[in-house]
Formats: sequence, C-alpha cells, structure tokens
Amino acid sequence: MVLYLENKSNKNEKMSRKERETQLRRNIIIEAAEKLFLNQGYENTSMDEIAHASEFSKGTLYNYFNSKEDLYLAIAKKAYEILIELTKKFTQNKELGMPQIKQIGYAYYEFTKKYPKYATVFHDIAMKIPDIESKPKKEQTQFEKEYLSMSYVYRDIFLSILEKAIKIGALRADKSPFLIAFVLSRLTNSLIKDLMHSKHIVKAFKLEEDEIVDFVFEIMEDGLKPREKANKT
Amino acid sequence: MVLYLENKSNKNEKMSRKERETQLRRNIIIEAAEKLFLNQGYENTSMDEIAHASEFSKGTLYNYFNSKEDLYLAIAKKAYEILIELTKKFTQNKELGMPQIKQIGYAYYEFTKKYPKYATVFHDIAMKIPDIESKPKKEQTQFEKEYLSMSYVYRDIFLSILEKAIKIGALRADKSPFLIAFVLSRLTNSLIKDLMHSKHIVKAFKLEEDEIVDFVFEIMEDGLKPREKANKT
DNA sequence: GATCATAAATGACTACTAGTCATTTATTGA
DNA sequence: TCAATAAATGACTAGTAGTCATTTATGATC
Repeated sequence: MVLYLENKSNKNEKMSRKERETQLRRNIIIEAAEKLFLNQGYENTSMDEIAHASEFSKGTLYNYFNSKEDLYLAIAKKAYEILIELTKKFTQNKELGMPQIKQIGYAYYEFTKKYPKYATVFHDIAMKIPDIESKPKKEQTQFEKEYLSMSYVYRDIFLSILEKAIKIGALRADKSPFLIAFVLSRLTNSLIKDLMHSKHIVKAFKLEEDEIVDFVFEIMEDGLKPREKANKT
Repeated sequence: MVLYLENKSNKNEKMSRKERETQLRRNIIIEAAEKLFLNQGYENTSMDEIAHASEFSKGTLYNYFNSKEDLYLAIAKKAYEILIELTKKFTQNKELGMPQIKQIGYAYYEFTKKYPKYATVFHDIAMKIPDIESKPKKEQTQFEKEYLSMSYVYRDIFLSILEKAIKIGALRADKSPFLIAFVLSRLTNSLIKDLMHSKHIVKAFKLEEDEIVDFVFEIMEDGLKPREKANKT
C-alpha cells in the first residue's frame, strides 16, 4: 500500500486506469466530507456520517485516508487553492510596493467574506494541527504534505511581493522580508479570524468590520514605510 | 440546587459552614483538574482522570460543575487573575500615554513567557468557546459568568489607560478607544499565541521572538500617534 | 468460461469519551 | 434513635475514531 502510493506520486504525469479510479473514489469521499464539514463543522461531523454520505463503508474511508484529520486537510488544501487564486488576482498588475502589499490583505479579507466556510476550515486547521511542519517528513501523510506545499506557495507569493517592494525602496529595508511577512500574515490572519469569531463584541462596541480592517491596514502602512537610517527604539 | 447557588452569590460576605465546605470541595476538584489540564491539555484529559485524581467519583464532579468546559473555565478564570495582576503591576506608576500602553503588551508577553501553560488555557478558551458572551445571561453557568466578569475587568483596565492617553493628547483621537482597544488586544493576543504555536517557523526563518514582538510594538506606536486633523487614507 | 491471485470493500468490533441517574451512604436536627 | 435531607456513587447510555478478519470484486491466465 505504501509502495503503491509512492509509485503514484513519482509518475504523476500519466496515471493508469486503476490510479485514476482510485483518485476518482477519493474525490467522491472528499466531496461528501466537504459538504458535511463545511455545514456542520469538524467536531460535529462523524466518519460514519461521511461514510454514509459517500456511500462507502467506514473501513473504505480509512483505505483512502489515514485519519479524520487527514481527510480534513484535503478540504483545507482546497481552501488554500481558493485563497491563492484570489491573492494572485488581487495583486497582479497592481502598482509595486505598498499598494500591492495591501492587496494581499484585501484578498484575504475578500476570501473570508466570500468563502466564510472555507475560511473557517482554514482557521480550524491552524488551531488544531499547528505543527504538521515540525513533523519529520517521513511521518507526514500525503495530505499533510499537499497542504504544506500549498502553504509554501502562498508564503512565496507574499515574500516575492515584499522583496520587490524593498527593491524599489517602497518598504523599510531595516527589517528582513521574512520578519515582515511573518508579522503581516499572522496579524491579518488573526485579526480577521477574530472578527469572524467575535461578531458580538464588534456589535457591542458599535464597530464596523470594514472600519477595523481599514484601520489596521493604515497602521501597517505607517509602520512599514522606509526608514532613513536606524530604527528608533 | 439552583436556588441554593443563587443564595450563595447573594450573601457573599458570610458563608455558612456548609457553603464553605462546598467551596472547599470545589477547590479540591479544580486543583486536581488544573494539574491535569495544564500538563496534558484539555482534549487529552478525561473527566474520569480528574475524578480519580481528586478522589471523588465522576458523578460528584458533575454535582459541582455543569460540564467539562465549565470546569475548564474555572481554570481559565485563574489565568485571567494572573494576567490582570501582571498587567496592573506593569502599568501602574508608568508614564501616561504610549509608555503605559506598551506596558499592557509587555505584561501580556511576560504572562506568556512566565506562565505558558496558563496562556495556553487562555488561547484554548478563546478558540473553543468563542461566544459565551452572546449567550443569554440566564443560560450562562456560574463559571461562564465568573470568566466573563474577569474579561471585563481586563478590558476596563485597557480602556481606562487608552482614555487617559487620549486625554493628555498622547494617542490619536480620531479613532474611538473601543476600536483601538479591540485592535490592540486582538493583535497582541493573536501574535503571541501564534508565536507560541509556530516556534518552528520562527526558527526556520531565523527570527527572534523578542525581535518580532518589539517590531510589532514599534509599528503600533507609529500607528497610534496623534493625528493633526484628518486621517490620510 | 473456469480458476486463481490480488486488490478493494465491508461492518462488527475495540477502546475510549462526556454526561446521567437510580441507588447508596453520610449528615443533620429533633 | 430515627427520619429527612444532602451528597456521593458507579453502572449505564449514547456517542466517537479507528481496526481488522472476512467477504466480495476484479483481472489475468489457461
């Protein structure tokens, strides 16, 4: 079984009929699971339900996925695909530097507004499975690897935009792009997650979501402007 | 039982022996639970384990707490007490305005470094039980109420510092203190949570935790400076 | 088309969980 | 000493993720 999987990922270009069928059945399961996970949440969806919805037995699910988490990661990967697509669309052909950087944030915001259920999956994963990355590669399941690789794609888009901005002098150069990327992605991500989770607080304080997001972006813009020489601690 | 509880919270000043004994047994359970929760995490601790550790039967636990969540909130309340204590210590006698505001953040950072296990409880709660507040008050359990009331104490400390800063002109007045408090508390909280969860990423990029925290605080300071007239969008 | 080897599907099963409730045990006051 | 009330109990329910010996389907070979 393990050997079989390894084979598959090697000769990706041309799958045998058997491999295509396997892929097909996997997708049937993913689609059934997706419907349930997105509508009921991870915790409130049981593998038995997914088995029933996909018209396979539970045992079969475990022939195609290592665990419930693994199956959830397959859906999380889809979420990443959507986010990456949106981010590309939002940032391409935009003026280099701050305008483009802000578009990354707005793309993420759009993502959470347009696909709130996918955004939730996304946040779930970050909480529940925080350290896939620190696992030894040999222990990573197929879907953990695929999920991670999507996260790298997203991170690279981010970094490349920052690097271009530094090159044209539109972004402070006294901090590494890694640091800036880390801080920015964490802040936007967390802020927007909290906005989704704390709608009642937002309401209680008579705040507007857009107002909050714009305010944070404004702060970021100020904080990221190029510095003259040293940083004033 | 319900009546009994309501009585207790009314005449708080002088408890009967019975009430004191109830309180005592409750504390025994809380302490046993705390040890387990902090060391193994919420998910990996079963009520049976807590029953065994506290030398009561499981049924008895449920005489004193409505649910596992409820019991966890009792521990989260302790976490809040520590954080509030630290925040008071860090902010009192500090120069009003930005210095004091930054101390709130540093207090939180200190909290997560000195009491990482309590900080984890804290983050868990925010994720798992995000909407206690939106529950009708009549449905809130005793410990939900107590947890919430601690969160209000913390929030009020935050707001009062911001308001003083605005009064002396050290903080931009074009945004409401509620908005600023919301954004600041969410950002620090999330950032530091992520720092704890993403130690491998931090390492991979050769970043230093302190460096990241200082950078964020620097950005915030810039973004919160008083504005002349309008904000430049 | 019969036979066999391999691959895939199955569901009864294990081990575990939070929470319940009829019953037992302890406490108190008369 | 004896009720009456309060507290403690643990067997029980209903639910979960994951397993694995067994059955069923498939595909190749003769």
